[in-house]
Amino acid sequence: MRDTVQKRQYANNHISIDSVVLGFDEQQLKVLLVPQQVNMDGKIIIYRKFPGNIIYQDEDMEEAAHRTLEELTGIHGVSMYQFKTYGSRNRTSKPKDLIWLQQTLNIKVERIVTTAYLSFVKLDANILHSTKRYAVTWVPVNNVGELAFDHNTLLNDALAYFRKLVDYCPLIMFELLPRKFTILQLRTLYEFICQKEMDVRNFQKKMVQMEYVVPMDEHEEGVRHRAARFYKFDKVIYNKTRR
Amino acid sequence: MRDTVQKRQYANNHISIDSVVLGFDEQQLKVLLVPQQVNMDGKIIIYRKFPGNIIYQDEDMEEAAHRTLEELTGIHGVSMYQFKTYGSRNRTSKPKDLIWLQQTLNIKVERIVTTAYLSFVKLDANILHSTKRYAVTWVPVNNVGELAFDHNTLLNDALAYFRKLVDYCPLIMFELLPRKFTILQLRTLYEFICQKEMDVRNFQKKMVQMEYVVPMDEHEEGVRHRAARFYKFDKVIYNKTRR
DNA sequence: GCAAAAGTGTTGGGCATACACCCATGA
DNA sequence: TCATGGGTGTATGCCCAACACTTTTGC
Repeated sequence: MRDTVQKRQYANNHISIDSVVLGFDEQQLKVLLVPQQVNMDGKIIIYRKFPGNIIYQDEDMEEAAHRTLEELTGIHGVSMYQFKTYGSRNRTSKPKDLIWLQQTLNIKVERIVTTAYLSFVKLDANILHSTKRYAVTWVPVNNVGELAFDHNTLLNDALAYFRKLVDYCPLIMFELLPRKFTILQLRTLYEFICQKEMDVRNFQKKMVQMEYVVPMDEHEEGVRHRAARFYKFDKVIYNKTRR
Repeated sequence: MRDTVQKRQYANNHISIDSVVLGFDEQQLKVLLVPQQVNMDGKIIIYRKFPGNIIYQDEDMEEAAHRTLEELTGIHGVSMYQFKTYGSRNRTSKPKDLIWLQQTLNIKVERIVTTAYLSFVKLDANILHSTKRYAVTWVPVNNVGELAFDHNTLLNDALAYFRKLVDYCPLIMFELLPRKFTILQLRTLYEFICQKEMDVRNFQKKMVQMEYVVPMDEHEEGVRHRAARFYKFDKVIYNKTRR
């Protein structure tokens, strides 16, 4: 796909895609950011933003979401959940954002409508390796600082959407967890989502009841306390039980 | 607002707004449609579509949603819930839709990205009167026939979104019900939303427990059975109890 | 008086909550 | 042996679901 990029035409300078990619490093929830580098009066300033770009004339929006994400981060093959479209007149009014649009995309626009997508990755050695060639950073969602455009708003909306999504579709949690996970990891993630602490015993009980969370024979190794059992998520059972 | 319409400039020919407006006529849920009239080889063909139009260069999207709805239906002052943006290449590919865009909006476009909003009105004499000057029709949501563009998809998504929305925000139901309503009306609406029948006694009980559904002294009149009590929705109590 | 819908209570089961102690392991 | 976190059972209250008959009214 990357080979054809140069030949294609932007739909226009007004419609873009941004992707909020979440990952869970077994302690906390992190979000993927790419640099927004601006040359302001000869001084290089770096902000951060979500990966995204203008869509092409001949591609569907979700296609554009996948393409821009891969171009900017190397990540591909993830599910994308469209959560909101932003079209405020003022969202592209900060001087540094305007300069960036001109210097980087080589376009002059008064406004850009952007459709935001949310996706989830397993934040493991695999993903860290495949994104190594790109200037991406993973930042704890509670500590992103000031982002470009209205991306701080995007993040808040993305997290709110994420919390509701999990209600309807707990499957999402297993997109974030490693293939083998402990109940502690699952609980840490769940507590972040619900924003409250869970009772250890009750949580354990609830997980055992869910047939699609299946215990493995493996346990943790090298921990200086009793080793926790690993569990895995069974998609087949999940689809059966939830119709 | 309508006076300035002619002087303003479309942002471009690629971004539009469509509004799915739901109303409840005390029996069933209906949706508001406007005609899409096309002159095809001298023959006038009429389809139906949701009210909507291209946005202006200098207006926010939600502003555009309110404006287009008022221009096409006279409805104003309603809440608007953005639920999805549609950008498939093929969504404006049907010949009749292309002709309509050319004949009515006088534009030639390959594709239009549209952001869809959902809103709710009390389907009473008031709204029927204020929309009388416009060519609007109210059609049962289960029986809309073939709509223009991808508007059948929009409707399905709108209804799915509506159902989830009510979960988080039961207030929506009272935007649809008349100011004075009976428990039967509320239950009919609720059953449509949940797509299953509710037990009469359990439902009654649940409603009585909700402090923001307050019984009135009035009863139905002229019914040939025991008259039902009217209830009203108290927003103040609602906001208190739901923080 | 009859047809049609309103209104009204009780019971049982399942689910969420609250709560404290022993176990396995590495240092 | 100690520090650390893993793993387990029981009792209680609440909410939800199931279920049938009497009341009011117009015709």
